[in-house]
Amino acid sequence: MDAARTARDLDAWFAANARDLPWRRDHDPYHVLLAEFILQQTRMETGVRYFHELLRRFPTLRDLAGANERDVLAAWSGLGYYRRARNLHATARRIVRELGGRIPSDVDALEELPGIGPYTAGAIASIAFDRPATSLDGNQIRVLSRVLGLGRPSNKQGGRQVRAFAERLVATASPRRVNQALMDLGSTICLPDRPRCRACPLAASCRSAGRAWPPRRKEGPAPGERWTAELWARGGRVWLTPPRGKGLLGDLWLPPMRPARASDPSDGIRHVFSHKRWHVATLRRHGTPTGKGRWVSMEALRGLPHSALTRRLMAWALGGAPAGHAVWVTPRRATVRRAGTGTATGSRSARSKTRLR
DNA sequence: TAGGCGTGGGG
DNA sequence: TCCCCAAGCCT
Repeated sequence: MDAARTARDLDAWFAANARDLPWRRDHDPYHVLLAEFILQQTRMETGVRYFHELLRRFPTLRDLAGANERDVLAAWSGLGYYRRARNLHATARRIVRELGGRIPSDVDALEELPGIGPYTAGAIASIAFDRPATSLDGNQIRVLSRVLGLGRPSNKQGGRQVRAFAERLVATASPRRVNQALMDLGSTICLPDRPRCRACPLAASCRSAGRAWPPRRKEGPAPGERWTAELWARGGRVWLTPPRGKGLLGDLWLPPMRPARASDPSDGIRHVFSHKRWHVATLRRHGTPTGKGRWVSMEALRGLPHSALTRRLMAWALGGAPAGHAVWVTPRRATVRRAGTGTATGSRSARSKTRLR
């Protein structure tokens, strides 16, 4: 495959089709770093909203480093994968304390920082500093695997070939433009299931042009768990308990939760994570709650680290189900699939992860 | 290395 | 409704 030609085609396409994204206007290293943390496993539309909000609250790297972790988590609330927020904060502190406040332009130095892996290091080095580093995310891996005619990127041979070709590309043309062009191409043209090959600038040389990959093997649903949320509401406020410190949503404020008992009500909400699904029965409580906690209004919630689940449960407690979210109602004796049962046909990790090695 | 770790949108 | 995600990282 001709890397020079591919890079040239990508460059020309990008010049006319690049998406207008905030951190692309100045390539400020802090803006790029912030965006890359946010965009790990996150949709662009959602990411852009949080990018503006986090930048508003923490205008500079030093502001972020000087903030309380709790305030960073509060600003991150609703975005998910909350460890990213702690890693972002820890990385900002390390850069300010140990590196004089200067974000490294070197991939190896970047990868030393918490929350920065091979992809993010390469993305920062190339986009912020135009250094010749690869940034192989799911999009790039898919695009290059197709260009090279390798099929679904699962085998090690394909991984090495993709990496080698990506390295030739960033050595040939502006790494900043090549990497972002590949990302944009992957998210707008070279789509996972229905590639729009007629609109693709690489179609003439692509070894998979016009051909779709075989359908993915399906998997069963994520294992379900039943929980019960105990909801005290008083004067527009709901009783929340502080972060437990570990496990799923462990960094966040939630209403008191416990494993469901058979006698609990069957109405509630369904909250789906990437690896499990919770059925949360909503139990309205009266009287005075015991244990650690606070009465929190929707307004005050913004200052506390919390999950989308917290918002949904509070909305339920304060006035019924929020619009747009289905309330599930099951028969008294309904059963929920437990982990390890059901119709799973493959490993969960094999479904959506495209990794190289 | 496989599994843990969120969320809201789209087919 | 249900399934699939979407610019990964860490252990």
